[in-house]
Amino acid sequence: MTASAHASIDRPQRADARRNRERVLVAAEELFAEQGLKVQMADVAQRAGVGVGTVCRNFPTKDELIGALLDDMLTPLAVASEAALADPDPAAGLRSYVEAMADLQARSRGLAEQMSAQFEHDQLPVKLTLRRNVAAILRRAQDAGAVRRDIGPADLALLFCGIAQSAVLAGHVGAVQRRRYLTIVLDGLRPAAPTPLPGRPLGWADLARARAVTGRAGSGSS
Amino acid sequence: MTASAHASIDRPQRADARRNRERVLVAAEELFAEQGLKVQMADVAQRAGVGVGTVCRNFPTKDELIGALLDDMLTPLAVASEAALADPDPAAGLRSYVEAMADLQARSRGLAEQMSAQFEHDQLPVKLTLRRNVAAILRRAQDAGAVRRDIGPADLALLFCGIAQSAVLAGHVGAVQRRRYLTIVLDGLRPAAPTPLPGRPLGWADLARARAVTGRAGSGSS
DNA sequence: GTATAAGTGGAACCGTGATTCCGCTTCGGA
DNA sequence: TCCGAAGCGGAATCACGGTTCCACTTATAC
Repeated sequence: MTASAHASIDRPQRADARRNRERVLVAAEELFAEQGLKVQMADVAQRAGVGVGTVCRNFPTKDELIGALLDDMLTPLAVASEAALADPDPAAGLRSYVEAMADLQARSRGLAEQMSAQFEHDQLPVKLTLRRNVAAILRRAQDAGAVRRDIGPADLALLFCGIAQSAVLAGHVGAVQRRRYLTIVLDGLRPAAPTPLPGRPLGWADLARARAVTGRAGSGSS
Repeated sequence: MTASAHASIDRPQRADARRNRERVLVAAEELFAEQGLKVQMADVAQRAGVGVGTVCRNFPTKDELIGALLDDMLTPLAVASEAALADPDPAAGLRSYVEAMADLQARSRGLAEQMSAQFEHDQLPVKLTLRRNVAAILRRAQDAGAVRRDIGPADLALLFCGIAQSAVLAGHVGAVQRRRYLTIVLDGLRPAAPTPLPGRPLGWADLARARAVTGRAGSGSS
């Protein structure tokens, strides 16, 4: 999806090359799922049965490789978000989206880590779609009175990042814990909540601004 | 607490050396607070006005340096936890502890990052104290009917790690966001909550076991 | 079957940052 | 005041991973 996938159009890429690229992606996705963001280019190459050179030719940068994986893995989530949006019951829609996300993360440690760090591959088209859909899902749930009003889409995202992190830390039992914590947070988001929130609802723009000030912090990656 | 603090007893450490050690600690604490875990040994040395050698002689490893800082910074939190435990109102005690933690994190980016990654300096005595006290604070709140029963102390810890991570990601506005999310989660923890939680309450032992299986994941550090 | 350009493997290279080492400086006791 | 040991600075070293390069192999067009 990173554009290079269709290089075949201008330069009819050799058949074996295409096969190798595919192998690399598969290997990377597996390793990424089982070992997380820390996989090394060399490991990917080995698992794919090719040389490092081949990996790097296809994905000149580890970051690009991860971007490609991400794009692949998030596509089903985007689909789930459309479905959630179409759900006649807004509250159920929200819940179903959130659960789809949790399941996806449970299936790949790398994805969970990446989502707990968020914002690294911010420009990916899938992410834009997701952002837009999540905002709509949230607004709909709020209009239906299922979610407190003083919450913005970026709040939701940050909370989910937090949960992802919790689950990663839980290691082994991450999958169950993720669901536990998701439930707790969703409960805390109901409009019946007793305590008014400090601060204001956080939108994407606010978040972008806030992060621009601070010199990126957080988590690993380059 | 890394033992070297009292080296003076067996080897009456020279006065200037003691002074330097102190300077290093101060410099490190400042940088750590403003820039987070990523500070470099060389920067610490520079800010302290000493050579890298001096830093490394006192703290043979970056990890040890961080451990020492952590120990320093968590001590007030341990005090707060005692106070919380002594609060006649268990619910207020819980809330006050949690707020003390949030304030501390707000004051130091490094501390927040470290607490969002948790479990790296698990053997520090302060941490043991904290763990014990938090468990007691939680139990007391549960007995008073202020917190749902299907929550264990490790659940609480993981949730707080998650919130710490969210706040770190929020950069600039982290401090407010932390309080927002803390409120949401605490709301979600009230016993009135509508949804039963999947899984079981997580105790420290469970968590330790779960993490032992997985080959440590997560976040930066060596 | 051959020529040739595309593709390959993996050793060498590079940047980053922690840690070590050692010749020189300074403290502090006599 | 002087001496030896403690401490110092900071250049050199090391470890680790990503990225580059190039002599060699192989698919494909003719």
